[in-house]
Amino acid sequence: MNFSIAEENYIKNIYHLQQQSELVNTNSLAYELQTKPASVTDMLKKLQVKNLLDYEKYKGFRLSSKGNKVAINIVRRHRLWEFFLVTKLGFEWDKVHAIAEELEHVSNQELIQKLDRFLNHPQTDPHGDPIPDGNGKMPVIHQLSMADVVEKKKVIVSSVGNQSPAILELLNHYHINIGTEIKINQRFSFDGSIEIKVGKYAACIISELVAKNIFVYHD
Amino acid sequence: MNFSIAEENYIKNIYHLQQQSELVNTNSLAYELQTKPASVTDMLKKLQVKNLLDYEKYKGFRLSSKGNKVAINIVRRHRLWEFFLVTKLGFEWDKVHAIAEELEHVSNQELIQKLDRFLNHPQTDPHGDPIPDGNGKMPVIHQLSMADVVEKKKVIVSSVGNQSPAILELLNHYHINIGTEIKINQRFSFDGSIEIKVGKYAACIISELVAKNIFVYHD
DNA sequence: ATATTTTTTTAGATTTGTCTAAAAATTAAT
DNA sequence: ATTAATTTTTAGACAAATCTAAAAAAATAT
Repeated sequence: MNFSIAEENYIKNIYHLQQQSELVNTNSLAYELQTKPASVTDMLKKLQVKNLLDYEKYKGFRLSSKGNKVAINIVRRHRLWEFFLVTKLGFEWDKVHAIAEELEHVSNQELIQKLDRFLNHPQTDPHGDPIPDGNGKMPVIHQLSMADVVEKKKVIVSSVGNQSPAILELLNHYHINIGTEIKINQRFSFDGSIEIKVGKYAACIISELVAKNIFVYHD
Repeated sequence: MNFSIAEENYIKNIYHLQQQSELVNTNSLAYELQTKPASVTDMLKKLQVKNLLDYEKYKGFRLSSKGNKVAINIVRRHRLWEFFLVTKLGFEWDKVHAIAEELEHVSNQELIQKLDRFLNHPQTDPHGDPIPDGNGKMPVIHQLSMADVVEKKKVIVSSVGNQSPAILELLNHYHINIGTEIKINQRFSFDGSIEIKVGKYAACIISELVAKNIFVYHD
């Protein structure tokens, strides 16, 4: 079955909101889609008719299992394109989202299957998020962004989400490389910056932007 | 300036029809777009307001110079994606049109510029059609499909638009390779088949589909 | 040159996705 | 437990792109 771009955007955003809370409400979806609550209600009714949504008036809503499958497929396309844009076309990590947002709506099965093969079945997109496989199965990713690591954890750097000379210069300065062990001391909520300890060097602070670009493993 | 998918499809198809005749008429565009003449008239008015079209009621229409630039950009995107689909993703020559038709509407300048670089600035798409560069300049292509060669011409095979084992088997059978000289004897309009003479071998007939897949140079 | 046919355009309706303003239901507050 | 505030939905309108049916213009044929 085929869905309009508008429908796909609703489905995808409901999916993402569900990662944070079981039930989704009209206002937050409207905010996410940069539209008005009334428009959301209209679309919810259409999605419900197509059996993509479990929805009761005034009670909130969630994707049906069919809706979930559709959503995961969209997420798959989005993340594969992001991976392509960064690794093949040389885009910066942080510039690919908007473009992938358009490419994801080209919904030819064979295209995505062949793209996946061409990219060697990547497990995560350039932001470290897992890419579901053709059956909708999410790979279990041990890698996560340093911005998401809890305090006091020791981690090992696995990859960097941005290949720009600017960030590599910075990482050199901090003595951070692939394989480097880092301890997360403390996170400052004001600006999301983090105090870390790299090997034997004195503790130092990295900005949230840097933290987001460093991917790490931990046990 | 940005255009809707519908607008882009109209512009592109007007462009293609103009390659055959200076002025385009409502019915043929409607046929091309698989829509109704009344819908075409409606859209023509909109395109005229946006200065994309020279249009006089009942007199036919053509793209303005602005419209032409937009069209060439769409053609560029379409052909670059076709090239990508065949050479990188391994699609068959004849399966890529529909997919490129969708991808062409993702109109991010940087995306197309980087895709072009990634593909090494190809001069022609998998059908042998020239790919305009970033400034809208069409490369002069001496290569053309054998289906388009006039009768009695001698040509030299330059490439094959389809890498499938099936066509390669056929070409072997006909003793056709890259560099082979072929004389086009006669074209049969009933089915588009062509009688050709390959080197010293007896004249034989190839189907239109095969002819379309053989690209040749001639003086 | 007039009638016939074909092509093109207008008029008015429809579908999709959106909006504003107002009503209804739910939640929070006193 | 009412009242107040918030959230959600309805009602009605609008823009884009399409359609059908009918009118208008142009091309063709006698």
